[in-house]
Amino acid sequence: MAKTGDRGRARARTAPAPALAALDFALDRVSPVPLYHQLAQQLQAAIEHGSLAPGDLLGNEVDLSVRLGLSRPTVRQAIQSLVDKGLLVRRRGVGTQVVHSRVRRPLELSSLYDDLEAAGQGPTTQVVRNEVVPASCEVAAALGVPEGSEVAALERLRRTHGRPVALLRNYLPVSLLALDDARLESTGLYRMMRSAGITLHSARQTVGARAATPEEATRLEEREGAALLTMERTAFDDTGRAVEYGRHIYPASRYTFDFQLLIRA
Amino acid sequence: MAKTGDRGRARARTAPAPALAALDFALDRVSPVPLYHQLAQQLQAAIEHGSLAPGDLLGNEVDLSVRLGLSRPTVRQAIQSLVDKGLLVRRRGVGTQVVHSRVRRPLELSSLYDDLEAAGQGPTTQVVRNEVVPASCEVAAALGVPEGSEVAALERLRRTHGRPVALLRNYLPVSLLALDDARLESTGLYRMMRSAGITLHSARQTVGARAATPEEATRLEEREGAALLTMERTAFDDTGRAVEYGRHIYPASRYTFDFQLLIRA
DNA sequence: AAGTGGTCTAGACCACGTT
DNA sequence: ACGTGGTCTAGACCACTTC
Repeated sequence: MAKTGDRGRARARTAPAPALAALDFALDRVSPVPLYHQLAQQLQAAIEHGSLAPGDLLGNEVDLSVRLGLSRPTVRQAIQSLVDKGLLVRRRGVGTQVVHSRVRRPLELSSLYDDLEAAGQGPTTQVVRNEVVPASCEVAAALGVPEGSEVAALERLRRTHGRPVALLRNYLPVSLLALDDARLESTGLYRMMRSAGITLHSARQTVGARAATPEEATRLEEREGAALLTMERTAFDDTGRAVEYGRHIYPASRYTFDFQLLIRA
Repeated sequence: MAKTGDRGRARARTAPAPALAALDFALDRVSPVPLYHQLAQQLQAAIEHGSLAPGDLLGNEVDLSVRLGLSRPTVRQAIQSLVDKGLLVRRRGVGTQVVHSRVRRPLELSSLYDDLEAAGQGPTTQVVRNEVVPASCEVAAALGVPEGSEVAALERLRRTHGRPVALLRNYLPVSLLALDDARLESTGLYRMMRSAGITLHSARQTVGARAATPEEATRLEEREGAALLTMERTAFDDTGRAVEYGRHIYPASRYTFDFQLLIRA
């Protein structure tokens, strides 16, 4: 690269480049979507699209806010959200730059969506059991309800390419939502919860493995003693109430958990 | 509860109570730790200690900021950080309240700390292999380095109560940090990275299961064909560079992954 | 010394949920 | 109608990094 004279700002020797020259950001002040979110979305799009390459500097926040006609806190809020997502890095005295290796996927939820969402065309879900039962000791403890109180017990068999990939056993507080088989098989539990106004907030999971019992082997179309992945999970909504408890098994030959951890300082 | 006259603010019927009466918050404006962080810590302490019970309202942000002698954005920043942690819930028109079920643990990192930190008195770690080798195709792809370039190959056997609980096989870019066996066995990889100035930011994991091969069974002191948990992970630092790739196995009879997911809107 | 992000202030108006 | 959090502004000073 030729090192030509530069009337404006001197270019640092090591620094990648000024970057983010004049990408056009269209901010709609009438839109109900917040300005910081609009900006964040467009920055993210620029990163994913490649207009902003890994290592590129964003330019300082003050200039940015002036150029965009926004206040600095608003710009910071947008940038911060992308930093939280792992797309940008801030360094004092240096600037904000695009992360080097693109984050693989915003997969965030591990198998939670897999398990609850269903939906997709590939996998099919068959409701094997759907009834109201008194809560066992174990279920009651997980859901934080009195032992013996009524809970919905759900058992679903999920298949991909015609073969079983999961046996999902869920327990939910009754009166949380209506569980009809047809919707469960087509829509998925997760979407049913959302449309019932339930916002998932966190989940606690334990993943283990063991050999399949004869009965499990039969149902999952595996050999007896085949390796199974087991998962136990309690999900909580945004008020901290347990809304789902599940004990699931997966044939290890056809299923792995795949997820991304975000380390927070 | 007697319903007596109330000159001040009327008390809502369902609402728990005004709450957060006059907990003393000691803010040190000289301290290098930010005010919003000091406030967040003290709020969290009050929640964990029980001074703020689940469901308690915090009182509106404006009043709070006045009482604390802080600006509202600062107070909001503190509250927001606890909302992100799942300790508080905000509701428009209602207020901010303590989440109902206490979040179990801030475990956030699943087995990452387990695997990398070692440290603790219970588990011991034995370095079985520690050498520099040319990167295989698989390792090169995971770490984003050229195939055949030098990487550190590490193999450690971890025991609790004298029995193996994990066989950890790691690959790291050479020149990232010095890996001497003694420190690895006492300090743990994770702390060594931190003290080398490496800040972990995210990790991508795949967890599966399978039967142990004869050799694996021997090393993990298990029967041949016993169920194993397998985990493959690539960890990235805050600049997005891969800093660790691991292929680990765990005897399922003595190990489970246990972690908490935070769902982000 | 200069430039960057990190923190903080003191207001403002709006959207939403409750009453 | 009212009170709540949600958003936004236009500044200020500080701490850290690099030159």
